[in-house]
Amino acid sequence: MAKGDTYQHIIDSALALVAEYGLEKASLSMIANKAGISKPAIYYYFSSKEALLDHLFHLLFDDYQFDHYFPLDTYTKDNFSTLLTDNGLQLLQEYDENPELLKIINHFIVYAGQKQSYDEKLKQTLTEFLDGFKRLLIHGQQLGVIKTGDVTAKAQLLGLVLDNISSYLLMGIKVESTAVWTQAVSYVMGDD
Amino acid sequence: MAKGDTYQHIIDSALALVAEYGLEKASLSMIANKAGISKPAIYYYFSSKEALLDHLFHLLFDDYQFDHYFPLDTYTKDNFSTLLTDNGLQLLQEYDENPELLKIINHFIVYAGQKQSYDEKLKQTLTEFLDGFKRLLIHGQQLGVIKTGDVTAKAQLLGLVLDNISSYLLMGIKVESTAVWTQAVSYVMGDD
Amino acid sequence: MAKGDTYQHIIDSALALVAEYGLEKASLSMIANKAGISKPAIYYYFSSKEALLDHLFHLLFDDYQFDHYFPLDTYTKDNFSTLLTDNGLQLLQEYDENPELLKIINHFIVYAGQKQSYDEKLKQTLTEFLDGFKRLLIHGQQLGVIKTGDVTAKAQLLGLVLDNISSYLLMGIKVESTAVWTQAVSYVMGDD
Amino acid sequence: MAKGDTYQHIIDSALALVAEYGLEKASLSMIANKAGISKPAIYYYFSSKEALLDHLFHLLFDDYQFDHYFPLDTYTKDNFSTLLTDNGLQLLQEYDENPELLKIINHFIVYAGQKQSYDEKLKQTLTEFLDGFKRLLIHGQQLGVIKTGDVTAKAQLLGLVLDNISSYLLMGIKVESTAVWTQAVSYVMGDD
DNA sequence: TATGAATGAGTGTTCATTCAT
DNA sequence: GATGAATGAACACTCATTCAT
Repeated sequence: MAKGDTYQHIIDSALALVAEYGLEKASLSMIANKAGISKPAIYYYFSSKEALLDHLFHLLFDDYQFDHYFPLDTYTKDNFSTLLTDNGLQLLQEYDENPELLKIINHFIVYAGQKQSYDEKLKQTLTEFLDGFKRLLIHGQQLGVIKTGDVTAKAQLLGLVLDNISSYLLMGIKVESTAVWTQAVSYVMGDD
Repeated sequence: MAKGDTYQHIIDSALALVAEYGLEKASLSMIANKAGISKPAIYYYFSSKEALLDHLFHLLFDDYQFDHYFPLDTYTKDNFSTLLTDNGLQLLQEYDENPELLKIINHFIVYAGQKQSYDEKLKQTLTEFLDGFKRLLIHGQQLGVIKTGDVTAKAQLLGLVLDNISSYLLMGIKVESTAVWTQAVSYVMGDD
Repeated sequence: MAKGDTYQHIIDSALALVAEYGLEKASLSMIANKAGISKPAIYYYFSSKEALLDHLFHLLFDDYQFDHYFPLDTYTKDNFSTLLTDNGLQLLQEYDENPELLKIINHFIVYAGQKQSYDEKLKQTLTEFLDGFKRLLIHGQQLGVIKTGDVTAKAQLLGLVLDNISSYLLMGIKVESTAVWTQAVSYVMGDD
Repeated sequence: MAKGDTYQHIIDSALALVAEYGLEKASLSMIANKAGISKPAIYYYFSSKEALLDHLFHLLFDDYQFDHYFPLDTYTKDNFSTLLTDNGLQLLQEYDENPELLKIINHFIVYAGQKQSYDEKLKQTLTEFLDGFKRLLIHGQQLGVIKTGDVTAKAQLLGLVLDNISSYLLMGIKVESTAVWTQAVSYVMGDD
């Protein structure tokens, strides 16, 4: 085992165990065990369990940005509809291929109800996603590819649908994700 | 404190604490404390903590039925659109007025990942909601008030949007719930 | 259920549960449950759990007397050997047919190590059994059917063997009880 | 307190307390207290109370073997009778000097009624003792020092007597152990 | 006679954390 | 860098016992 690997081992083990058991039930003993180290060793890298969880939290949420999935500058008059559909489907597929991630995020979302700093970051993240869709739709309007109408509501509808499709998939509830998302997109592209 | 109230006190305290701390962190000590009784007294009414949680679970989920919120037999050709909109808004308002409920439900949803019986009931409940919307839309088609199109996808879109609006409201994320839901309804009423 | 039955129900249930679970693990809840009554009802008949156990103890040990199994006055010159053998075998058979009894007695024997009053009574009971055999053998000597020798040792050998045969049978250890007892008897009848 | 002693302290304390209070009443709190450590410290060495008791069980029963007390290969034609007598008396003396041991064993015997693995080991141990005596007597027959007769019954008589002498001594019942054992030996050496 | 309701004390067990090494 | 050893606090749970009714 090369030097510095321990740190990554801890994080990997923690992620896996949090996904399976949740934030509180994933104990330091289990994490240390899975990482192949002793319990106090964790304290060398993280000052407390909370610090470790905080690290995981930022690991997951700092990267979760709208522009990463829907890069506004690639949208043109011609590809707008297709790109919006494809980007959304790709995001869904990403989660589909990595269900652990979604589980962990879900655990943090619930835990956010008890920890303000998580709550703020989470709200900010989700809000930015809704805002992202709004920016995108306004861009569409400027491109003349989206009719007038309540852009805010449309953007929120997109965000809410996309977000909840993954939740339902995570829970194992059969949802025709492609069809639903396609329809949602075709709706916001049309007029009302 | 009048006799016979203890049982209800336990349930009320449990609900409040589960909402605040989650299923596992809400300890029997806390519940007993809040109920103003001793810990073993809980065991007089519930054989275990799990039994108590089970009771809460059924208390919340047995009543959560589509027909309660969207009574299909009241929908006519003339009121369809308005009723669908109103019923949805009323459901949202109900949760808005009782945010604790939603928090608890969320905790159960997360816990469902670790307890199969919850998972099944939960999936069943949510699935029935999606199916309910589908039945409603088919009814609308028969009334001639809804154009042809992918009814399943439309129904799921409705379900996903409505469900996630409440989640976002719960988290304190500003969502124009009325506008979004109204648009979603107007969409499924139109053609594609 | 006729009046006064409750008392007997308690005792019967207690005996059965003590046999199965031991003195301490047989809880008042279990006993009340098995007896079909409420827990506090037991307190109407017995002032405490200890009082109930005391009652059981005396129920079992007050009756356990040597003369009951080996009635000295029935022993004659002619039947001495046969009677001694038969009486012993009958005692063994009695326990064989009622293994619960032996289990309970065993539990009390162990518990006696912690409760002096049991200890004394127990020692007295077992000692009396040994003394009984001694009296019997002296009687045999007077009848001229037993040769001289260390009567005390012979009597104790009889007592120890008979007692331990039942213990081994209780534990489920295969012992040729009839053969062993017969030999022990034939031994004490002979000379050394 | 020197390092590494804790483990032994736990075992010693556990043995002492089990001897005095029995397996179930000897609580981890008591044991920890007596050992001068905290309760969770026990869990560092034993995964559960049951694991600790299992350890004690094997500590006591794995060493209790017939050959240890009656080494068959040392028995010759000339010393047979004396050796058999002496070995038995030595075993008795060992227990006499260490009455705690016998108490603990007794507690395990009772507990065996509720734990199969103990029951099996216990039956096996006691059976092997009876078998040991049988092997020894057959050896005696081959040496020509023991007359014909029911060897099995004689062996069992020896085992039962020896075993029960210690029990009675443990209970504090006066038994002429030397005389009884000597007679038992002289009996099996003779013919019937 | 008997019970529903409740409790204090205690059980085995787990956890995050500490500290000397 | 990392660990063996240990702990205080908490947890779910059980028990004998009490008391008003």
